[in-house]
Amino acid sequence: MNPDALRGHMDALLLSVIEDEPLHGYAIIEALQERSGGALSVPTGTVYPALRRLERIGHLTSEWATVGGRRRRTYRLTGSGRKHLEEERSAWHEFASTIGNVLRPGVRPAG
Amino acid sequence: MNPDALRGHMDALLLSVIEDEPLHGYAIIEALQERSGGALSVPTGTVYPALRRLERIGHLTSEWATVGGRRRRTYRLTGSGRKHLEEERSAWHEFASTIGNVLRPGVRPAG
DNA sequence: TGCCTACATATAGGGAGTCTACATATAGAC
DNA sequence: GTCTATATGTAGACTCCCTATATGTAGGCA
Repeated sequence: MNPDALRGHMDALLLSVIEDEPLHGYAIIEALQERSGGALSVPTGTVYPALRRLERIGHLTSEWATVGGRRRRTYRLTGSGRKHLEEERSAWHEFASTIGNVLRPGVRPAG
Repeated sequence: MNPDALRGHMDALLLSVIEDEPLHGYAIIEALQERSGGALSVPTGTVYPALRRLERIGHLTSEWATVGGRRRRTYRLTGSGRKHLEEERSAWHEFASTIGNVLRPGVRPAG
């Protein structure tokens, strides 16, 4: 997967995997990989800063926990994050449909 | 349309609109707008440098023409550009399907 | 004891490409 | 004479994803 392609869609991806259950960064990376059938390998250098950015702008909150001797920062959606996710989802559908249409080869209507 | 979302998909868009008929930059911008039903307003500062880049790496060739007193640089696909377009198209389908799956809310299989 | 892998978080710096803003120029309408 | 559409182009900013690196714990294995 070309890394550049992800640009601008990372928020939606991140928000989406923690929609139903709060997760910590490492688990988010694994969830992304699992849900994409292995297609998405998002590096830690992408995910951690992105989560902090999302928290900074109010879409997430986080809290520390220690599990099995390891420190975890668990993120969960705020109301604003939930709203943002819905917006991102509909933006995605519009985007995908738009690009898909332009990319589709063949005859153009009244072209 | 969030500008960042286009990142990494611009090549495919550009290549796609000139697949069947060579066009100059300005016409490419109009074609993009038309084919997207008005959703894509790609600025000249994006398109011209991108076309030059695509030419530099061998996916396009260009030639100058003067029509109605105005100079146009018309771009057409090379063999490599045609091949690249096909690769980009299949990359797009994979990408769209992957993101769509991760973004889809609801029950997960064996989650 | 030491090494390796998995788990877990984080930051600095790089880089690629899109965007804003601006510069330039012709043609035609009003 | 001014405005809009046509037409191309560059400089510099900006975003943000990536690579590389740093730190530390836990557990398996030799």
